[in-house]
Amino acid sequence: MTQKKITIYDIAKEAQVSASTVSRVLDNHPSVKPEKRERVMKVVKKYQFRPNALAKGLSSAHSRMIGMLCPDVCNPFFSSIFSACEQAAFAAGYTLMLNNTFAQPEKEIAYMHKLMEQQAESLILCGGVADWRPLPEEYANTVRQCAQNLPVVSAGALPVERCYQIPLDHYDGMRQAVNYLASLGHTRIAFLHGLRCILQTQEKMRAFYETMAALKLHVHKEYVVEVMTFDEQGGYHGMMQLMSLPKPPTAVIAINDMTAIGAQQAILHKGYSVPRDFSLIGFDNTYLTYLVQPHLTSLSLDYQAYARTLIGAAVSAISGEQPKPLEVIPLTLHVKESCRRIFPLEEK
Amino acid sequence: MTQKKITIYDIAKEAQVSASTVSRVLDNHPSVKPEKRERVMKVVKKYQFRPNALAKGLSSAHSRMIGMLCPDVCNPFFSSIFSACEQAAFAAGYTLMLNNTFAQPEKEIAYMHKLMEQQAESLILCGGVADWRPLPEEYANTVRQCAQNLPVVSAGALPVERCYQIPLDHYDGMRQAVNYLASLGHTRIAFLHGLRCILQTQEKMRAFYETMAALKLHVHKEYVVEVMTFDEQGGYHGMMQLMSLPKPPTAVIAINDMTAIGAQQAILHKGYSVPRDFSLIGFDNTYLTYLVQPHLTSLSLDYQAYARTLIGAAVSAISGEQPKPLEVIPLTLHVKESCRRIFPLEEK
DNA sequence: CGCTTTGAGAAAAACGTTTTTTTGATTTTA
DNA sequence: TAAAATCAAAAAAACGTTTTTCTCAAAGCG
Repeated sequence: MTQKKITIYDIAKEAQVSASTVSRVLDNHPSVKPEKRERVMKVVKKYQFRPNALAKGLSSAHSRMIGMLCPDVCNPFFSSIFSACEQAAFAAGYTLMLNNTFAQPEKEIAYMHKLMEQQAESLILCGGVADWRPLPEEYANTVRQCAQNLPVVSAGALPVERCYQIPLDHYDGMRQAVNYLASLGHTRIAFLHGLRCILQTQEKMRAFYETMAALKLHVHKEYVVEVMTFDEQGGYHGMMQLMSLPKPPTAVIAINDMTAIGAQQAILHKGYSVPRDFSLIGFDNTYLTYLVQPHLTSLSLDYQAYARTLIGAAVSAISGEQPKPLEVIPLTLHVKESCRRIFPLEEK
Repeated sequence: MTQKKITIYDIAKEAQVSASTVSRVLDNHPSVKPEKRERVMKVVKKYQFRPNALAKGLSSAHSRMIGMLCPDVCNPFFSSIFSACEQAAFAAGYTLMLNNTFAQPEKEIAYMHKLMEQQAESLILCGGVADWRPLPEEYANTVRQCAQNLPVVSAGALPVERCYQIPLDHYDGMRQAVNYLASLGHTRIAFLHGLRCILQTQEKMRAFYETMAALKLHVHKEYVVEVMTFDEQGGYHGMMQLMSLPKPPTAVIAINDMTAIGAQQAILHKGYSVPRDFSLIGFDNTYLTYLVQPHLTSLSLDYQAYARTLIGAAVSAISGEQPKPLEVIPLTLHVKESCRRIFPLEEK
């Protein structure tokens, strides 16, 4: 199967130069005469020589690899982020190593250790345990240990000290959602939120209450429902709960698209429809919003831009640059078909 | 930021043994006395020492890394495969490196080169260019070059000689789909297929014609529609075309779930409904089938089992074992709510 | 014209492991 | 009881690069 590996020395020998000259040529180092450069390149081409990245990494102390932890790449939110980051990393000359943790602390810890062994030069944490507050002790320790050895970039959450945080503007996203629904005439607005212990939930919740207050709208206690799972199951049950109230809301904001779609299924099962009976808003604007009828209005970040920021932060931190002041990534409202205008007389 | 790296020699020194003994201890090599083993482990624990995987790989000529190429991990079919493979690989002591190629030959080639530089020990090709026939010349050459250096496992397609192929039983899947619809009384069955040049399309097409023939059912030429893109756009337009026929089909089989969902949207837009007016079947049984109403009947493989087979093939090939005879992965019909029984009097 | 600078490139050291070889002590065997 | 065999572990070589150091020749300078 495997033919004899050809090394930089073999190239050097055939080109009648030293190994270091070959190394320099491959690195586009300036101080090598065109004539020799040519001679080397010819041999490199002839054998299709490609330097061993392991040796390169070991010798130069640069693996050119960035690790990424996410709960589940089957979730379109994370796959979009990973996909965008992979491209950004490739463009920057880095490789991105993705690991699915299923939000299990033991897995996250195991993968962090593995990535450190593999000499990852930076670590990007997406969701998962990173979103929790308070953090499991052993997890926090491991992140701390990572942060001591390499720059840790946290996408959204800030698990421990010494991590670069690239926060999403959940607060403003929620503000936009509430204002949009209010502008359509809704006053009875509900929020299907995730687990309270999650950072994102807390920010959105705060924004929900404060924006409602600013609009002089009353928040019914029963309209704020905690959803146990972030998927359509959770949304389904949460919505069922809302619809069983004596006076249900007219609009529902869900913590993410999956939950919103679950809510929509509940609405359909009860014989109601969107947006006729309930207006619906999701978060993340995944392509799922285009798969349901009517298309789901949703808020999201610009995935490409976010990826560039994440990878940019990682790469500049690797090069030892000072961390830039935190820039918060804005969310944009993507208005589609799941919300309708409601008139005062319809109320009650 | 980075504290002084601690090596196997530092451990050896503090434990008063040689570096090779430390190496043996970490490898659970038998021939080292319990007393010394203990002493070494104590120091390893104390410093939380973790051996450098780059050095390990270079020295042992085993990177313990498997590369994987897929067109787009945002596609739930591929994310499911990757996720399952990552777990299987981790369990087998390997790391899985995923690269998105967007089915662009140049990207696939670039990534193959990169993976070879990184000393990947095996390469798994999922979809993308691998599904095409005929293959772009330069692509085929690169795969050939890979196959010369490491075992290449192809998930479905067989791009070139010397690749292990783990084929999916597309033929039987289509057979099941057609038989199921026929058993519900359908005779006017359509097939929204992908590009003709793709292997999968060809197999499904053959199965479609042959099964229809076996059932003595006529295939209307206009019922077999080529869809340009594998997404809901494609399905939408294909279905529109089918509905504009003077005598439209009563059941539609789509090449995958996305396409089927696009078809469903077209059906809804025309004021029809599923399964009342059209029965619908997709392929891959992604979680998308549970997000639409009614839940989409679909055919799929067992992702976990498929992943075990793929990784198993890669790992055993790495260890130099003889390739096992090709086992074809079966597809299972997941009956949900998108097909209904049709009665002879309804016909026409 | 002899001296220091400069620059190209060879040689050697380093990176942190595994693997092979060697060593020396202990046990077995004749 | 001396020679052979076994064993644990130290020492050394190897993995394939980059990086540092060294060498030598040509160029610059007073």
